[in-house]
Order: sequence, then structure tokens, then C-alpha cells
Amino acid sequence: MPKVRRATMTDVAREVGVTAKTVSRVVNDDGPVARETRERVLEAIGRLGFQPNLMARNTRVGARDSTVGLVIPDMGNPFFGTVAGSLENEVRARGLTLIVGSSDETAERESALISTLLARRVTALIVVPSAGSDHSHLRAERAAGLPLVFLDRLASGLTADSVVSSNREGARTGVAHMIAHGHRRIAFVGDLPALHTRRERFLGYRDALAAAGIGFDRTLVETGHDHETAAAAVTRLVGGEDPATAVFAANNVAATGAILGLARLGRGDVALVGFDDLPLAEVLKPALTVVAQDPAAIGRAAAGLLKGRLDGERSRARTVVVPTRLIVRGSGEIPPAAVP
Amino acid sequence: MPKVRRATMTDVAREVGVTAKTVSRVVNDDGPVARETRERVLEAIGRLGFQPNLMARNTRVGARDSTVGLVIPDMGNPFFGTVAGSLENEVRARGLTLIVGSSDETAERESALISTLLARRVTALIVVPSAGSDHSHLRAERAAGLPLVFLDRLASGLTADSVVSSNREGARTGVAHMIAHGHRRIAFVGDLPALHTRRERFLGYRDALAAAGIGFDRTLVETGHDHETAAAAVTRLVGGEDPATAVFAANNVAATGAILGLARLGRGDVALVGFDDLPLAEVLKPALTVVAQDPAAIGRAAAGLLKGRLDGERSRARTVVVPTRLIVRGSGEIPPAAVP
DNA sequence: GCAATGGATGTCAACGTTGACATGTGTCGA
DNA sequence: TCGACACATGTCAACGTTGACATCCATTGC
Repeated sequence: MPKVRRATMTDVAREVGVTAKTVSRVVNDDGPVARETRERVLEAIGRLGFQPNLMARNTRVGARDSTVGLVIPDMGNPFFGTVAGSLENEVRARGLTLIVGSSDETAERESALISTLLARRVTALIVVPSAGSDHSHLRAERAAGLPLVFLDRLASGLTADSVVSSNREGARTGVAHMIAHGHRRIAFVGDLPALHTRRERFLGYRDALAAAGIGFDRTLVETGHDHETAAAAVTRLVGGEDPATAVFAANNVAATGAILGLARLGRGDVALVGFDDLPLAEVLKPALTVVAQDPAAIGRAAAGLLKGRLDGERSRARTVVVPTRLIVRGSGEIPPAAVP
Repeated sequence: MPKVRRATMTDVAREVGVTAKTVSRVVNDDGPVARETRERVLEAIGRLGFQPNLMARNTRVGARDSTVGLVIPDMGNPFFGTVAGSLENEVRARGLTLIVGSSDETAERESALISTLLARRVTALIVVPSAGSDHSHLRAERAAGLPLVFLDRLASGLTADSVVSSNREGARTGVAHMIAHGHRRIAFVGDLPALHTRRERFLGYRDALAAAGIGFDRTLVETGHDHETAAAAVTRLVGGEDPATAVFAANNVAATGAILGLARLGRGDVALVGFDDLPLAEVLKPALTVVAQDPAAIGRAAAGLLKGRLDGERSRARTVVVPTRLIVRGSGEIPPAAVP
């Protein structure tokens, strides 16, 4: 690994003929410095390409840092991307910088990433828990005063501030919508079963079935963590005997996969409701009916909780539930095919 | 801001009755430690929730750090998300951690973000340059040995390792494809004019026109940096007198906006080719013909360049061009409407 | 029996920065 | 004219960690 030798305050100071402390004063606008000295220091800083070493500063001044760490499961998923973007705006408005890492939906990487961020002494931490991860090791940090917010999914092994969508109620609404259009064989395609969101949405699915007096059929439940597995799952669900006449896709990936799967089969007769909106939802044939989340609102809510903690609030952990909204566009209103 | 007091090595050492140095040896697996001492230290570490302070370590040992910083313009854009994900895999395979920040496509934020990352002494830096940003200030860093790679767009004011798609040639191919299907009024909808990708793709567009002897019409060129402005641009382009019969959308956002705009107008008769593939491209009506980029290959190429520099390569800066591929699906083969 | 060996631990200083406090110099009001 | 005061800068130590080197003790070999 190449050694990167960078200019230090002492280098700058030597260049100008002052002390490091004076350079420090210039850099931090702290304490009086003669106009002429300041100018010479700034000139030398530019010439040497000096950049203050935050790491060294932070050992001296403690945790008063300015970055917020965010851990998401997947950079490629636009839902998390949008949430991250929203969060970034909020966080920056407070003068903080957001840095993001991906856990790739594994507990080990999540844990490693959190360690890295903590080792770098981030000011606050926001985590989208991965499948199967345990967060009890964060208890000490939280107790020590680290602002900590869980996003999209609740943490396990620890109670902390959280922001989630109204998963159960949203899923119930989406499924009930298809029941109201006459469906009784409604499939559920969701993300990994260990995920909080998947479980909650599954409960909502069952709520809707139960409310309509429809028996639960385990064979109508499938998992798809990427487009192709979701497409394959849907292919199985709408084929065979006693197939599903409708599909509830419990997140954007499953919905995209379901759309691909149904289109490839030419099954425009199958009803479909997705959880989470897609940019192209309105132009699909049929247009996609969804239970829309509000990623921007989720980001704002998380930032709100974080700000409270940063301002020293020590109240009990709160969970903010961001409402979802059914957007009717066509795919969810397709009636069941006439029984032969 | 709450003060977060964390356990230090000294705290752990006091607890066990040894010196900080011994704790350091245990933590870093460095030098001999008696089995029993090691166990007692580990126990105390667990009990106190100690985590080594990377910042302090780094002041001592210098730049030998383990994180790579990545600056992208927009977290919400799946293209950058996918590239980031690919890069993450590559980087992690080398035992490094990727941290990402968003510049929101502004030069100021990009610059601030780079400063933050440099101040945190990242091992290497990967940047997707924003519109109008200047990178000459990174010359000193690069000279000092900082591995630095530009992604998707070339830097301005500095020559450094770069990875880009074959933008010009890809765009030329896409536009030529529509010309081959009889179009002569082909509109161009691209991202911000200051962006390298937009400029290159625009050159490819003009190459194709010139090769076919079609005069350039400035009124057929529009800008759309988000879905709605792109949709509005397309609406203008295909309306009025002497309208465009075909549209080349120079990135995924413009393509999505174009699809939305055309669909809302009910203009299924307008040909469309997008730059960058979309997950739902195949199921659109008509299915979307695209010039596909390979985000995973882009990530891998960048990681490859980075690894070379990390291993101490001091050769001249290289630019890797990742090929694009025309995927014919239907929307690009629509013939021009019969002239009235 | 004693030096050489090596394991287990300690001591000290240094990384780059900044808080606390000290020093020196010039200005101003009484 | 002199003390008070503000300004400009310096000195020193400390943040938490680790590299270099020292020390102590128990084996080991001859």
C-alpha cells in the first residue's frame, strides 16, 4: 500500500514561521489572528495542499464529530436509495454529512460495517437491520448516548427509536382490495421470511384473508429476493391446478419480478398489487395498483428522531409509523377469471 | 450534542490490571500474550463494550486505513446504486470497506464531501464528478499517492484513472438504429449539459445524424434531469409542427421520463431508444429498446484500477472504456408515422 | 551453574491537533 | 504616566493508540 504523506499543521506553520497553534486558529476561525498572518497561513495551506486531519482532531476534542452513518441492505434498491437521499438532505441541513455503507442483507457484514462506523466515531447511527441480525451489542453504545435510529425494520434484541411504514395495515388494505374485486385465491410473494417488513406484511395479508373468511393456503406463499426468483415464484403460483388468480407482491423487488413473470406468461388476467410504488407503474399494461410507501417521509421522520437525540433528548425510545396509501391504477382491479 | 463517553484501552487495562499496551496486543493479535491474560482482557472488553478508536489508531500508524470513499451524484438513481453495489463487492473482497456519500450533483457538495472523506483519511477515493466540478485540488493528493479513480464521467482539471462507458459510440449506435428504421426527425433528451456523459452521448447523436446526412436541428435537443422535466420535454418535442418522430433518451432518468410523457400523450407511434437499461424494459408496450451499460463491469473495472494503485503501481493514468450493447425490443423499431 | 533464549509484560514517546493558560505588545482612558 | 485591556501569538499537555525498546522471569543447553 502506498504511503500517503500529507502536509500537517506543523508543516504549514514552519513554512509561515509561526506555531501549529496559530495555523489551527486560522483553520478553525478560533481566536484572534492578525490579518496578515492569516493571509500568509492561507497561502501556505493552499500551496502545500494542507487538509486538516479529522482523525487527529477528533482524538483531541472527543466525539464532537460531524458525520452520521447509515447502514442499508442494498445500494441497488431504489427504495433504500431514495430513503438515503431524503435522509441526506435532512442531515445536511443540520451541517452533518451522511456516509452510507451496504450490509448486503447479511448479519455479518452489517455487524462489520457498524463496527467500522463506530470505530470511526460517527456522531449518530441509522441502521436498516438485515435478516437475522442482532443488535443487542448496540445497547452499550445507546446507553453511552449514541443517537441511534432503526429504519424500515425494527431491531431485534434492543428497543430503540425506529421508523417503519404501516406495513401490516398497508398490506391488509392491498389484499382486501383484491378480495373486494372477487378474488379468493390470492398469492403472497415477499422478501426473505426473516425480515421484519416481510413478516408484518404477511400478517396484514392474513388479516385480510381472515376478515373475509378465506382460509389460509400455505402453498400460495412464496419468497423472491430478486427479480428473477420472484418471477419464477409467480410462474409457479399462477400455474398448476387451483392456481392463484391474484398476487400480492410485498415489496418493490417482488413486484417487479411479478410483473416480469406475468408478462412473460402472457397472463394479463391475473390481478396484482405491489407494496411500494414504481416510477413506471402508471404506464404498465395494466397500470400497477400499489400500496405506496413514502420514502421521503421515512427519511424525514428518521432525521427528526435523530435530531431530538442529538439535542440531548433522553426520553424513551419511540417508533414512528409512516402511513401508506393505496393507489388504484388497474392491475389490482382485474376480476378473477371465470371458473371453467 | 450528547457526549458519548466510550471505554478506552486504558479503561480495559485498569480493569484487568495490565497496561494499555497489553490490551493493544490482544486487540491486534500482535506480540505474545499469556492465554490467561488474553482471556481476562477479552472478558473486560466485552463487559465494558470497548471498541478500538480507529481515529486514534490512525494518527499513530498513519494512512494504513481500510476504507474506500465513493462520491456519487444521487443515491436514488439505480444506476449509481448498482455501480456502488458492484464496487462494494469488489472492494470488500480485498478486505476494505466502502463508504458512500452523495454530492446531489452539485460541485459544492461534491467538494465538501471529498474534503470530509479526505479528512477522515480514506485509503482511496472514487468519484463520479458532478456537473461543473473541478478536481484540480485533488492533484496534490494524487501526487502524494492517494489512489484515485473517476467513474462514469471524466474529471476536469486533472488526468487520473477513469472508467467510462462507451458513451459516444453507444449513443451513435442507438440513434443510427432509429435512422435505419426511417427516422429523420430524432430528438435528443439528456441530462444536464455540463455533464461529461451528456456531452459524449450528444456527440454520438450528432455523429449518427452526420453519417446519415441529416441536418442538426437545435430545437430537437432538450434537457431533463428528473422524470417530470424529461416527460415535459418530450411532450414539447413530439408536439407542434414538424415534430420529432423518434426520441433518443440519453440516460435512465430521461428514458423513464420519456416513457411517461409519451404514454400520457398516447403517442405509441413515436420511436424511443434509451441509454441504460431498465428492469421493466421488456414488459413495456412497446418494449424498450436500449443501449445497455454494464454497471457491474464498470464497478469491477474501477476496483481493478484501484487495486493496481493500492499495490503501488505508479504508471500513467489509464482510462478504461466499458462497452455498451444495443438491446432491440420494439420501441426503437417503430417506423415514422406516414407524412400527411 | 550460568549464559543464552524467548515469552510476557512494561515504559516511553510520538502521531496531528487543540484546550487551557501564559506571554508579549500596543492602545487608551484617567 | 501607568494600569487596564484587547489583541496576537506561543507553550505545554493531552486525546487514545501503537512502534521501539527495555525489563523481568523461567527454561534450556552445555
